[in-house]
Amino acid sequence: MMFPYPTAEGLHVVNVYAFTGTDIHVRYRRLLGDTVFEPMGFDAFGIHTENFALKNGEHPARMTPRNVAHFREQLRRLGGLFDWDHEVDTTDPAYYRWTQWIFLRLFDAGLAEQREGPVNWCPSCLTVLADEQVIDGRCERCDSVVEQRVLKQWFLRITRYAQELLDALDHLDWSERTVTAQRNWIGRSEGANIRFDLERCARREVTVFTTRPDTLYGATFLVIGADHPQLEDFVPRDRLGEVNAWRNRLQPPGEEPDFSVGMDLGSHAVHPLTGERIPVWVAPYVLGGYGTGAIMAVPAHDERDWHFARAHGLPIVEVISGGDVMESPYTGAGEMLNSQGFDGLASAEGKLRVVAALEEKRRGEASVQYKLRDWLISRQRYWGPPIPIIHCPNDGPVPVPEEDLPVLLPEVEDFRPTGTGVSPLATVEEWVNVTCPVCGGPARRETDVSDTFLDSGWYFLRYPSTDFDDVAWDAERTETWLPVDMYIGGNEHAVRHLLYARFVMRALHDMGLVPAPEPFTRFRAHGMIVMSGAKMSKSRGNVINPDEYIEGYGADTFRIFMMSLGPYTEGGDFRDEAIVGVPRFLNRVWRATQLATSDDVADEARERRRHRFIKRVDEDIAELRYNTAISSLMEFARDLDHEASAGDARRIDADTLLRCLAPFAPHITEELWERTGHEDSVHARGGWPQYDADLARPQRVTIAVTVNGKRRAEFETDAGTPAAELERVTLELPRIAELLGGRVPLNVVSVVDRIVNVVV
RNA sequence: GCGCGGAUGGCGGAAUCGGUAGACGCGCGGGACUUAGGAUCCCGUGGGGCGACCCGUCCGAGUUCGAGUCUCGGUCCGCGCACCA
Repeated sequence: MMFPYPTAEGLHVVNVYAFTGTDIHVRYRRLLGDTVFEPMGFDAFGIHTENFALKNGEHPARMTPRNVAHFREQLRRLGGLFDWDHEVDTTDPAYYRWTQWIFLRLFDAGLAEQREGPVNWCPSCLTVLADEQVIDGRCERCDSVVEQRVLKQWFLRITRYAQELLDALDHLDWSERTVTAQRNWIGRSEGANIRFDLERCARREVTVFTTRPDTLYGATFLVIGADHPQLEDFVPRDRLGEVNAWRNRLQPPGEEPDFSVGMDLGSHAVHPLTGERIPVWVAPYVLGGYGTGAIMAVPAHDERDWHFARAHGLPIVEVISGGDVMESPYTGAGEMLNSQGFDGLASAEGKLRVVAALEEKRRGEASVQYKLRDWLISRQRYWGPPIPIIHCPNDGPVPVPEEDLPVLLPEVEDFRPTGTGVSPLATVEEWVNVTCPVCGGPARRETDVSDTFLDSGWYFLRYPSTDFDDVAWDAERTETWLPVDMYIGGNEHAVRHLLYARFVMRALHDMGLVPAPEPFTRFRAHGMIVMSGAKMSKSRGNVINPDEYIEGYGADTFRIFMMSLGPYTEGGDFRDEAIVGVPRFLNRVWRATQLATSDDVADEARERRRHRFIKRVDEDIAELRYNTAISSLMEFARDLDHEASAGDARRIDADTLLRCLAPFAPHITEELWERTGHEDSVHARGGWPQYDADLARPQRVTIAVTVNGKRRAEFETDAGTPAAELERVTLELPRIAELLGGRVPLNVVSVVDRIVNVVV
């Protein structure tokens, strides 16, 4: 399972839910005879802990071990089968030494680079945020409005893997919605790069990216992104001052796009096919960081361009039929028009022909773009692993030599963010000032720490090898345990954590350091737990403290209750009134199994019932349908209980019940296993009861009889009775004869073991 | 706006392939045991009708002998991405 982030508040219900579902699966696999490795660890670095520490004036280095200990204790009480000898803690130097080592491997491979760029800056957390930590222009953690700043940052070049990461999704056994989320995030789009000559500015030409080359003849102006790093190159010299002043006055991007904001640069572009001169504009609705940072605007066939053109009185030229472009943009496909020799072509065909024409004139070519951006890992904060780089005035950024790892996080008392865009580490002079490993001259350490997603990007590789201190992972152990055969976690990590982990694994694989390109062959996203339909949150005051339930009802009851809320992969509604049914059920199990003393193992009806029961529970657990497995367990326990009070409950049924219940309720089943005279453990590897598929199949079935689709009668018969026989029996039923009243049915449809429908 | 899910009794949810809708649990009603029961156990429980029966899976069409399930159109809810050209 995904390892938790140990907060001071303790284990969250979502953690309990994720963990319980995983543990049941692990216990089941172990009972089946598999050798299962279920490790646990703590993702303990990060801004959440640091912010909490800042608020309470306590040092994160002192707070974290306490949080971890608390989490560990809570997890123990839940009855997890964790291998605590392989625990991982990302804040342990013995761990982050290897996080730094991985960074250096990426650096050596050219996958880590430092570059300047506009970044998201949270004025409250006083740090840079990754794009995905910005929600609606606000900081994901503190809700402050995010500002833009230009800083030198470390990036991991995940974009180089965009296509590979996308392609490999086809072969992963993952929850479909997670795969979809990753596909959308990578955001591949196919189109063309088209070059326009420029006049009256420093640049001689500009390339735009479009997915609609078929609309090229409708391009009536160009737009450069307001945040384009080389915007000045597009501006006529005499207008530079004016444009810069305009740009500096720009409001940060709001929630709703504002198409009234934009400026005519005064330069011109030449249409590559018509030679027509069209104006060049600048506007914030175009993103400087996507594609080429510039677009050809086709107002007739693009929503945004249409609104922009309307707002600024720019011409709208229809080139695809199918709409009324003076009224609203038409963005669908259609037939080309006003497009010289291309008139009459369908969009799909037109795209290819226009690109071919551009290629011939060397004014463009087919192109693919991705939404995925490089992974910004620099954090100007304290609570993270220092990025292991030394900046030398002569040799530039130099990796810290491997034998000097880990670069320990210095124990400073004042870990508050400086707010100047520099990490608090920069104030620790004796730590920062070092000699260059290459030339021996004076140099300074990199003072940024890395993103927590780098910590969690490889922890699964560390688990099997926690007892090795000379390598990050042992080749043999890694070969044995990786890739992870079943990974369970929340879908909130569908893109960030899971995509970064895939990238890290793939990069390491290309370096020949790990045996497989993908970290998780199977992934299942568990559902969300809501409270009376509402998402749980502190502000709503509906956050559940699992401790209270475990204390009041016990771990077994709480586990079963959580798993019975709904399908595991869908989540459920946490209404705790229903929890009282679980102790009733466990009581029944307690009573019935101890009274089951009959040694009868031959009773055919009950053997069939037993095999049918095992089959259902078995298949349900395998598919993570814990809720329906639990209802089967309850049904079986009820039958057994009734037999127990009649004095003829069978020992074999009690044993079967306890084994099948063991993954859900590990404590009570172990106790009962002992009380019912067993020497070994109920959880013993390979103890899962086998079912016989023939016996699991019912031998008698009830056939429903419908007349014109309305149910009128039923009868019991042997399973597998042929359709013709079912029809014969049906027509002899008094009730059916009565309804027919002498008429001959038009048709009779008989389905073996199911139904007979008489049509009159 | 785009993408992905979902909508079934008073409630959470079952129904694997198009074949008896409502498994299991909560709640509720009745009963047993009991000095007592807010404990435990048993029985009942979609709605309507005295009844044979009728009506029922968000709404509207369709395919089919038969639709909760498939197709088309719509409503509402949740989640994710959101100016990605």
